[in-house]
Amino acid sequence: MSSSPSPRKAAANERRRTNDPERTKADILLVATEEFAAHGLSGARVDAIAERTRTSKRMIYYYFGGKDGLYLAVLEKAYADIRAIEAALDLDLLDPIEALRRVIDQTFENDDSHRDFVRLVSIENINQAKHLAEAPSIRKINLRIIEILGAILERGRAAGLFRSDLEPIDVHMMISAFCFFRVANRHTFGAIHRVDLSEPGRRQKHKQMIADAVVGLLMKK
Amino acid sequence: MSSSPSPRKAAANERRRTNDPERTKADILLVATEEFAAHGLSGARVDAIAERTRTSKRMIYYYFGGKDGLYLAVLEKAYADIRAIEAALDLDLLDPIEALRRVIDQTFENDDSHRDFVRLVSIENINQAKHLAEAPSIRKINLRIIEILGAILERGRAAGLFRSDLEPIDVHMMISAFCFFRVANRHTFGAIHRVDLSEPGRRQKHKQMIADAVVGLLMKK
DNA sequence: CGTTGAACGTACGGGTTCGTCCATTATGTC
DNA sequence: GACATAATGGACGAACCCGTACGTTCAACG
Repeated sequence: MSSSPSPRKAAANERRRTNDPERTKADILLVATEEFAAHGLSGARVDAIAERTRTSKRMIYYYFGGKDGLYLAVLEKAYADIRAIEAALDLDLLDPIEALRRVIDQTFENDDSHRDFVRLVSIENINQAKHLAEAPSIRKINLRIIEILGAILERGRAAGLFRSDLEPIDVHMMISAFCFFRVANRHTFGAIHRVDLSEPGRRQKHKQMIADAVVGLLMKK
Repeated sequence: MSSSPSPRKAAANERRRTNDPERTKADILLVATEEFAAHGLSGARVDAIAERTRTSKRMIYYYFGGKDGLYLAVLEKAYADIRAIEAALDLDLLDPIEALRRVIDQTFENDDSHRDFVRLVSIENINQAKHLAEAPSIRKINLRIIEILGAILERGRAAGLFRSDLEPIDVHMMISAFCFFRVANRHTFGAIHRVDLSEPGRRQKHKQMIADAVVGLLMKK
C-alpha cells in the first residue's frame, strides 16, 4: 500500500519482498494461538482471528486450508516451541539427583510461562486428541523428554540411589501432572479455595514441593 | 399422545402426574451433562441436547433459562455428586497415615470413575471459571475436603509423624493434580507416548505411586 | 365440569459463522 | 517489458444455531 522501497536483492535461495508469505503465516499463527487458547476450538472465531491479523480471512484459507488446519498448525507450533527448550537440556555431567531436579524445574517453569500451550493441550484433550493423533511430528518431539529422564534414572540406579521399579514415563507423568495442573486448573482451584496459585510465595513452595516429592519417591530408603 | 391411564391419586403434598417436571429436568440435565462434557460449552448444541431428550428445546429454556443457565446447572450437579461421596468419608478413627491413604484412594477413584466431571472442570478452566465463580454453592461443597485433610494433618502432627510446613490446601492440590491429570490428559498423553493410562496394571501402579509420593512427602524424616 | 395456571410442543426469525468467488496487486523470469 | 504465478482483499452466500412467539395439553380445585 505504501511505497516498496526495498530493492529486490534476492540471493539464490533467499527471498526478500513486500509480499511476505512467511511473515503473513507467522502473524496468523500468532493471533490464532491466542484465540484458540482463549476460546477453544469451537469457541474461536475465524473472523475474529482474521480481524486481529495484518491480513485477511482469505489468507487463512489460502495457507491453512480452514479452521481445522489452522488449529492443527497452532498445536504443532506450540508443542515444537516448548519442547525445543527441553531438548536443549544438557544434564549428562550432573549427578542424577541434581539432574532430576533440573528437569523438574524446567518443566515447572515451562508450564508456568507458557499458559497458551497448557490451554491448548487442555482443549485438545477435551477434543479427545483427535487432531493431535494426526500430527506425527508432535509425537517425535515429545519422546526427547522420555529419553532424558531414562538416562537420568539409569545413572541413578547404577549409582545405587534410585529404586528400579519406576519407568521414565511414570516419572514424567508425575512431574507433568503437578506442573500442568497448577496452571491448567488455576481458575477453578482459585475460585473454589480463594487462593492465587501464581502468587510468588505459593509458587515457590509448590515448586519445592513437587521436586521433593518426586526425588523422595525415587530414592531408595 | 398415547393414553394416560394413571389415576390422579394425589396425596396432600405428593404429586403424581404424567406432567412430570422433576423427571423432565433430570432428563435434560443428564443429556446436557454428556453433551457439554463431550463438546465443551461453545461446542455443545442446544438443539442436539433437546433432540436427545424426551422433551423439547422449549423445556430447556423453560427450566434453565438458556444455554448458560443449563451449563451452570450441569456444573453444580456434577460438583455436588462427586463431593457428596467425599463428604461421606469417616476417618476419625483411623491413624493419620491410613486416613490419608484413604483420602487419596477416594480421590483417585472419584476422578477415575467420573470422567464427565473431570471434563467439565477442564472446560470450566478454559472458560476461566467464569460460571463457577457465580455458583457459591460449589465453593461450599468443596471446603469439606480441606477440612478433612486439615484434621488428618493435625492428628499426624500431634503424633509426631508429619512435618508441619505443608498446609491442607497444598496437599489437596498435589493429590488432585495427579488424580485429575491422568484422567483429563489421558488423550494427549496416550497419543504421544502410546500408552493406555486406564489399563488396569498401570492404573494400579499409579495409584500406589501417588499415595507413596504424598505420604513420603509428609512424613518426617 | 369449567376454570386457571403450570407444563409442554412446533415452528420460525434474526443473527452469526464458515468457507468461497472474483478481482487485484506483487514477484520472478525471459 | 510482457507473462506466469504467487499473494492478497472484499464481498457474499448458505448453513447453522440460539432464543422466542404462539398454540396446546395436563393437573388441581371449587
